[in-house]
This record gives sequence, C-alpha cells and structure tokens, in this order.
Amino acid sequence: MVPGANITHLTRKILDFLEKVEDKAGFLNFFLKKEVQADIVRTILRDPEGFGSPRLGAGQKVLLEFVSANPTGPLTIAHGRQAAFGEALARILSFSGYSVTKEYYHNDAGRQIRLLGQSLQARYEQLQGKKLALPEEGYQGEYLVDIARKIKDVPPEQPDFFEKVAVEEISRGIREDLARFGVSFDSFISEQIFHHQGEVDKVLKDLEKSGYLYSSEGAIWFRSTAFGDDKDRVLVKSDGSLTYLAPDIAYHRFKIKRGYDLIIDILGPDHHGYVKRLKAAVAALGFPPEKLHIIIVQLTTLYRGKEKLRMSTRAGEFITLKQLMEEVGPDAAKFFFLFRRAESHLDFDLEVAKKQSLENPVYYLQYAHVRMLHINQYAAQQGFSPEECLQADGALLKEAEEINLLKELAVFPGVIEHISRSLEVHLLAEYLLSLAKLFHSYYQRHRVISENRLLSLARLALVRAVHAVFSRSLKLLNISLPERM
RNA sequence: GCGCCUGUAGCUCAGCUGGAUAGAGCAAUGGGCUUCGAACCCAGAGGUCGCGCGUUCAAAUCGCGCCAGGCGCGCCA
Repeated sequence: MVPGANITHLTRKILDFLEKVEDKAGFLNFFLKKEVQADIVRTILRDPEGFGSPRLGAGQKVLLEFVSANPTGPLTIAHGRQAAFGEALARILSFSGYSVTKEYYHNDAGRQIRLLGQSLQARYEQLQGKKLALPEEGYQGEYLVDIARKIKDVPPEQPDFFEKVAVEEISRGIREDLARFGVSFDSFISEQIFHHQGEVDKVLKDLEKSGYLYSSEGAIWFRSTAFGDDKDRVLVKSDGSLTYLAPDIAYHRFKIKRGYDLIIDILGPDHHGYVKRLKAAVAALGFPPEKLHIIIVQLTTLYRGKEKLRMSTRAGEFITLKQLMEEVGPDAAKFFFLFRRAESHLDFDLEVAKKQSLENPVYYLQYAHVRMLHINQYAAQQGFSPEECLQADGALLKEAEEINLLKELAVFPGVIEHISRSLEVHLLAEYLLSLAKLFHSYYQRHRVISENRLLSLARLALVRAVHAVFSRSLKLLNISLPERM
C-alpha cells in the first residue's frame, strides 16, 4: 500500500475478515472470522491438485545432482538416504514452479575403475582354478564373485573387458535398485565424456588464462584460496595424472553452461571437505557461488534393536539399499530417511521400522489415511457426492478440533514455500505427522456423518480437504500408503 | 592439529532468518470403544536447551571461548 492511499477503505476491508483483536503480553493478536477460515476448504476442493503451490520458482531452471554413486558396488543405505532426499526435494521444487532436472554423475573413469576391473579379473581367474589374489585395496565384496560367475565362460577379448563388464553389471543393479525405490533421473552424465571430449584440458587452459593456476613441486595447482578455500588444491599431479577435482570442475562447468539458475549438489558426509573447493571452482568459472547449494546428507547408523550394525565398505560388509527395502519396505525406509534433517546423523532401527506398532510413525500415517478413505466410502453409501462438498457451509465448522484442522490446512502453502527456500525436506514429514495427529483427534471426538445432513456435508468437505493435502504431501515425499492395513 | 556436523525431557528428535509459558513421538502413570476401523484419543508428569562469557528491551536461536560425540583431513576417489 502506498502512503496516501485510501487507508480507511483498506482498514474496513481488513476488519471484514476479523473477529477480534486482542492486546496480550506486548503482542497484538488478530482473530480471523470463522467463515474466513472455513473458506480454505472450498479453496482446496476447487483445486486439490494445485493448492499450496507457491509458484515462486516461476520457471527457473534447477539442476539437482544426487546419488552419483560410483559404479564400483551396490547402493548402500547412505545412498538410499540421499536418493530419498533428492527425489523428494525435486518433487517439492517442481511443485513450487521450478523446472527441475535430476542428474546422476556416473564416475566411470579413473583409478577406482581400474581397481574394480582388476578385482573382477581376479575373481574370474579364481573361478578358472587359478590362484590370483585380489589387488591391494581391491574390492572384496561378494557381488564381484556373482558377476564373475556370469562371465566365467566368456573369454576376455579387449584389455578393458573386465572394467567394462563390472561397470555395466553394477550400474544395471544400481538402476534396478533406484527404480524399485521409486527414484528416477532425467539425465546420466558419464565422467568419460569430459576426458574424451577434451573438456578437462579445456577447463584447465581457461583457468590458467584467468590466472588461477600455478606450478609448484612439479604439480599444477588451483588457487582456490582466492575464493575462501583453506588451501590451494592440486589438479595435475607431478606424475602427470589428474586428481578427482579436475574432471569435477569440468563437470561443473558443463552444469553452468546449460544455463541453470540454481545448481544443487547432494553429497555424502565423506565429501564435506569438498564444499569449499567446489564453490571456489564455480566462482573461478564466473558462476555466483551462492547459487550453488551443496547439501551434505549425513550418515545413517543402522541398529537392530540395541545392536549397532558396523559397516565397512572396503571389506565389502555393508547393508545395501536392496536389503533394506526387502527388510522394511521402500515406503517405511523413505519415511525414516525423510523425517530427520539431512545434516543430522540418523539412527535407524530396523526393528522399529518393521514393527507394526506405535513406535513406527509410518503406521500412524497409514491409519489416518485409511480412516479418511473409510469416511469417504461411508459417505458415498449415505448418498453424499464429491460435487456436493463444494456447496458445504463452512460456517458450521465450529468445534475446536475443526478450527485446528482449518488452521493447519492454511499453513500448507507456507510450508511448501519455506522448504523450497531452505531445502529442508524434513519439514514436510513433520507437517504430515502433525496433520495426521489433528485428524485423529478430530475423528475421535466428532462423528463426520450424522443425522444432521448439512453438518455432515460441512464435515465431509473438511475431511476431503484434509485428505487432498495429506495425499499431496505424501506424493511429494514419494511415499505410498496402502488402502488397507 | 585443522575443517564440517551434532549436543534440547529417560530414549529418538523438532524448534535455531532472536520474540509470548521451549514442543512432538516412544517409554512410564491414569482414563476412554452400542455409532464412519481403539494400529486411535484424552489427562497429568517429565527440562541448569552441554558449560561459560558477550551482543540485545529480548538468546535454545547470534558472536567468542571451552567440554563431549561423529565424520572428514593426501599430488586417494
């Protein structure tokens, strides 16, 4: 409102919505009229799919890179948490009007891949009866034995035969696990293309031209301290080979070149030393570093009751995402991953996630969902139609539990907007639990369908609105619920 | 030694762009089913917000210093 505009008119408009204003403890409290609050029900029912979408993205392009697990072994629960988080974040940002690309960076080059190939070769030759030891620091997991069995009758032709087979087989497994987990990607980027197309060399030359490279002790260094890093970083080692950072800078330039307004990297905790140098790299390439968001998803510690499950990737002893899905199911796994802040360490108790009891919040949500479905079914039997609900009289909703639900529904768009800005996905899971709690409380105290047809209709409309927001939230979190328990 | 994350009820955790009496679930205590599913609900109880100093009218929230736990720390990826 501009100064000098018609204030009295505005004031009257505002007063139309207000029941009362109170002055308490130094705060002014404004109370909305009940019918204004109840309006939210009609707003939702008119557009159940679109309600709550803040449109703040306004078509801005976001690149979201996540999981990006090296094809050297199956996905672990750490990847699972990142996958659940990334997929949910992508869905929420899309809902907020951003145009989101989900990308997986395929690390299919370098020393680790050579080690992988050698490890597979060792397993292969062991099957031929030769006693060939695994390379030092090689991959010891059983999964390589399984792959070796598949190819035991195939004679190796190319020198990179084992590398290729290993990467291919493991990648296929990764894609299967992701698909089963309900996580999909719009693009897979292979590290090899940056080498083959000379992009790594090009980006090094450009950085050199800009004066951010220098030679020392036989190596080529990136002056990342110019952008706030703790120390400069080697890009080309003294033996002439590249460090991991070099292709990664080329990859980030590729991200920038495609014209994204926002670049989000979701990384595991083993990469948090990497944040500053990536930001430095991006800044050196001329991209505003504050538009690169790096989210570190912290570790998950698995428990089986009191027992802490120790894991070691090197020794090949770890719980895979696949095993987790088989044991507790994809939906329970996702919910446990998503209702804690990403940067918090997560204690995940397999026993609790499997338990069909109060300790498991997944069942709390399912139960709310099922109750809402049953009310709808019962209402249909009693002759209520969804179209009728649009005519419901919101002013009939006067119970405290009804007002609480109305308020919670009204908050939903703000929750989505907040998450879209802060990237804190767990807030949606919290919201969902809170909505479920209010609903259970309401259900317990008040009958929706009664002899009073008008009141029944108003309450049914409320329940349908709650269910719309409830379902929407679950879809955004990529969690499905059974219709029966 | 340095960096990042964490420290809030017995347990697991929200709250941390500073604002009213610090919240939830589980566990524990007491109560509630003739009616849309009680896998639910209600009530009371449970706290030096790790410790100290500072900034502020106001600090769980911001700053500094400690203490404790986790992770990372390379011309590894």
